[in-house]
Amino acid sequence: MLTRRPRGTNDILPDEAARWQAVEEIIRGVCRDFGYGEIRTPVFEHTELFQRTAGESTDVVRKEMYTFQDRGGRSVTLRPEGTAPVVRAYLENGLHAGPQPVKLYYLTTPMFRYERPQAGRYRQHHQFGAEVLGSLDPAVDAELISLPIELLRRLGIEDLGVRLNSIGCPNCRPGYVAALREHFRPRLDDLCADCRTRFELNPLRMLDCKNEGCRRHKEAAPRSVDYLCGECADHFQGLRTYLETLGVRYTVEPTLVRGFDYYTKTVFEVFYTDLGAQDAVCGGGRYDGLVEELGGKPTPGIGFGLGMERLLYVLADLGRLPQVERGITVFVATAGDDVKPEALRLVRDLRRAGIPADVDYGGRSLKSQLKFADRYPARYVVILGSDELARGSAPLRDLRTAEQRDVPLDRLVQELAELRARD
RNA sequence: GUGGCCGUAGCUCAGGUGGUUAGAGCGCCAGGUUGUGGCCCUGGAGGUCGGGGGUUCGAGUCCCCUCGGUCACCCCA
Repeated sequence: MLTRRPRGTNDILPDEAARWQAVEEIIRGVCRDFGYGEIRTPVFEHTELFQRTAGESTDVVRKEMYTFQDRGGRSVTLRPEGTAPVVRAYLENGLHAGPQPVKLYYLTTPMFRYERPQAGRYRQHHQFGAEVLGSLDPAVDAELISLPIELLRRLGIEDLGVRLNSIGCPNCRPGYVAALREHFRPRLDDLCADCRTRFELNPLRMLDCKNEGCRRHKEAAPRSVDYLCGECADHFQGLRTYLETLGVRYTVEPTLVRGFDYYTKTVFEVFYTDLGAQDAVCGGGRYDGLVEELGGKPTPGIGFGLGMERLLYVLADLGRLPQVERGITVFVATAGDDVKPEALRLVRDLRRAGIPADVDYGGRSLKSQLKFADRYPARYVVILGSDELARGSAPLRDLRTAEQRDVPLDRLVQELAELRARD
């Protein structure tokens, strides 16, 4: 137990962390090019924030939140999603008073959901997300959807699918929900127990039931896009036109509904079939009522979350993991303890010059040190012994070519800097 | 929260019908002449057989519980 990490969590070891960093750098580059600024919000928030925004009836709020009392008796919750905290910060910090729209992204803070782990699902996971607040322009929707597409393109992936739907707004959704109920009411006896519950609580959910018996009945079910009000229909049409303008390929998926109650109009997913049951790499949508729900002026918004673990999985599956070099450039091997001070100073000087360098700390034989340097892997080895100190020069060995020559001690740093620049 | 499969060294795995000191490969450490890696050879370290209980003269092997991994459902990144 002492040496076991909590269920659904992961250790990211150096080799893998390097790949994360490489992907994160590409993400930051895309965000910069799209004009999104980074925002970092707390790992935990007041519990009410998530209860109010995600919706009391959602699974996330009902059974998946890491909620606890702090020592002051307040109920706080480890963030299960990224949108609500960003909207909270937008209001709390007066970003609504500046130029609109405000374009933000987040990357570092993990998310927490108490669920049974499975492929691509963890209790602590990481999301890259972006949000745009303050514009209802469907071109914003198109830009936001094209952002992860551009990211994937830069990562060397062109062919992930995009599912798109519009689930309407408070004006038109009630009519659609009524139509759904009308459609399913006569068939209730045929449906699974879950769907009978959904019928009461949230009929939209009945659409993505995977139960074979229920699937039959949703074929003929009414589609939300056929019940949109004028504003929503125009918005959806505008979005589709802009997506085509930007060359984003997508399919309209009438059964696509998302898990948070705050979504309005646009919902979308970027998916990768080989991921298994959780095939959504990225999911998001518009939330035009959320800011008002938190006490702000009516302000439209849209955003997405992209699962980092899932993205890394896709990259690995496609053989597109970024190549990262690990290891030092120079290893200083020592023959005898009396040269250790000089070795330490040499390593210090190399590091100061920006040349990754290391030295033996195990008191090992020269042979072992060479072997160690080889595995590290180091490109060059400098061999220091009392002879070398006496004559003022030392062998510099290229482990790749096995070439070795003597270099004056006071020229080593410069020599290695030049070799490195040449690589 | 529900269900299927799984749980032996750091890693990948062997260990018929329960029976002496639990094995292999890889990895790790060391040695193979005097100060030189990658190949090869030799040796060494390393295992509460996930944990607990039970059956038995005796369990890694059988039974129960539990924890964990994995996949699926619910839902989601």
